[in-house]
Amino acid sequence: MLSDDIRARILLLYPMLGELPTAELDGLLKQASVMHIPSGTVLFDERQICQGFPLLLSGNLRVIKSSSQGRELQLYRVMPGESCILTSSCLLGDTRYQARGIVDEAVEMVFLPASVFHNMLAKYDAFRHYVFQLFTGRLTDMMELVTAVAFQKLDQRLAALLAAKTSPIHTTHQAIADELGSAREMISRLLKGFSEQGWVTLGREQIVVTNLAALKKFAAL
Amino acid sequence: MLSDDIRARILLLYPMLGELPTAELDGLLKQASVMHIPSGTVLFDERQICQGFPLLLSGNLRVIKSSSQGRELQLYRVMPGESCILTSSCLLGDTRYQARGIVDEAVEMVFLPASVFHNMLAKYDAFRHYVFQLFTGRLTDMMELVTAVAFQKLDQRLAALLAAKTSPIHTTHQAIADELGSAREMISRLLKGFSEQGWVTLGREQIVVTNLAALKKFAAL
DNA sequence: TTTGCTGTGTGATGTTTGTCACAGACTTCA
DNA sequence: TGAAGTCTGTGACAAACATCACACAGCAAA
Repeated sequence: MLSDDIRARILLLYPMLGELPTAELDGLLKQASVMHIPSGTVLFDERQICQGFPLLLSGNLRVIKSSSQGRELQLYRVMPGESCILTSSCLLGDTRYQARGIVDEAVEMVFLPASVFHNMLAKYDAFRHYVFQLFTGRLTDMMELVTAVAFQKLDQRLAALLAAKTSPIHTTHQAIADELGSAREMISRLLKGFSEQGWVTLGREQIVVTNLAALKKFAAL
Repeated sequence: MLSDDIRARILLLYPMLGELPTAELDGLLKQASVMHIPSGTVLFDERQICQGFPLLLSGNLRVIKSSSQGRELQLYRVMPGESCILTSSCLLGDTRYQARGIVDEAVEMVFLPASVFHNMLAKYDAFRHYVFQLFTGRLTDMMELVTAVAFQKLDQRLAALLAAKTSPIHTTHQAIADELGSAREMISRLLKGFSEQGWVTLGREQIVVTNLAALKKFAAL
């Protein structure tokens, strides 16, 4: 059973659940429990079978593909209020995961069992709409990612990544390389170039964007 | 109004429509009309607004992204019995197209207006299920495409492409390059290599696969 | 047959990216 | 303070791919 506090937070992040009849929502939340998952945990992996539908309350997770040579590429990131579309995909298509989900910042989440998920999908327009929105959003993301990987140079992609994050970025060059599917040395070199242009200031595990406009302009070339 | 012949073909390709009440299906098909679209037509383009939901009866179309430098990359291909998921995405998310759809082999299709699409989605499990299946399938495709572009070498991707098509492949090197997001010369060179390995025999606008197993093995490395 | 178009073969060259090797800087913890 | 671990900088080199330039072959229309 979930506390009223948790219930309120769920409704805040997932407003479409508020459109369910109260009794239904109560029943639903009765079956669920909040899970706390530490950073670094592998939530799911390729070829695994999917168990249920997660509602993320805090933290976030990275969904990645990794190559046989040990490199990796981030497909997308799941934030609170979102849900892992890959999970929906597995549940709906009754297939297995095709990627790996790793907890980045420690996660609090509620897990809806697959049966509940299917039931809600059939019964509630609001929930169905939410899931469709998730799908369309991710599909768009993936299409942009494909074109970025296929057509853009690494420096542009890096600039776009830096421009998208909030400015004092605390991360390592290796983490950025993993996000972009590249190698650490490349990121170091390119960042040095950016800092020589005066676009960023570099420190250990820190990148301060000093010319956001220039970065964006460069990324959009 | 559609002929009985067309009606039969629609039901054959889209069996989930058979689960609608007959009256409903009649009403639906009354509003629709078969369109014939010649090869090469741009069915939709980036930033365009989406009008309705296509049911493909014959032919096929390529959905592509093109780069500012004039190169292009095929995201996926829509075959009869399928529908353009991008269209669904636009309809559901009320967004615009993010890619270009070009008729490859001349297309016969029936177009469901957006209102009908939404209505059916809310009312019929079978239709909803169909659309979800489309989404999950495409999402999987896109994820595979991303990883292929990011991690696989061009020769492997080419081998996979050749292995996936039925053997006397009638196409130009340029068309293959466009499908893989590469340059014509690269394809010519790699194909020459394959032919020296005895995996294919080359002719003008023709590639005959002579060692499918070897191609597949190479693609899976 | 000639002309022209399209498709293909091929070398030379440059850019981009990845890989390897190693040095130095900073942090943490004993 | 020292030692170990992590993060970053950097040069040298190789691989993959794109681009340019041009030759030539096959096909079709005039």
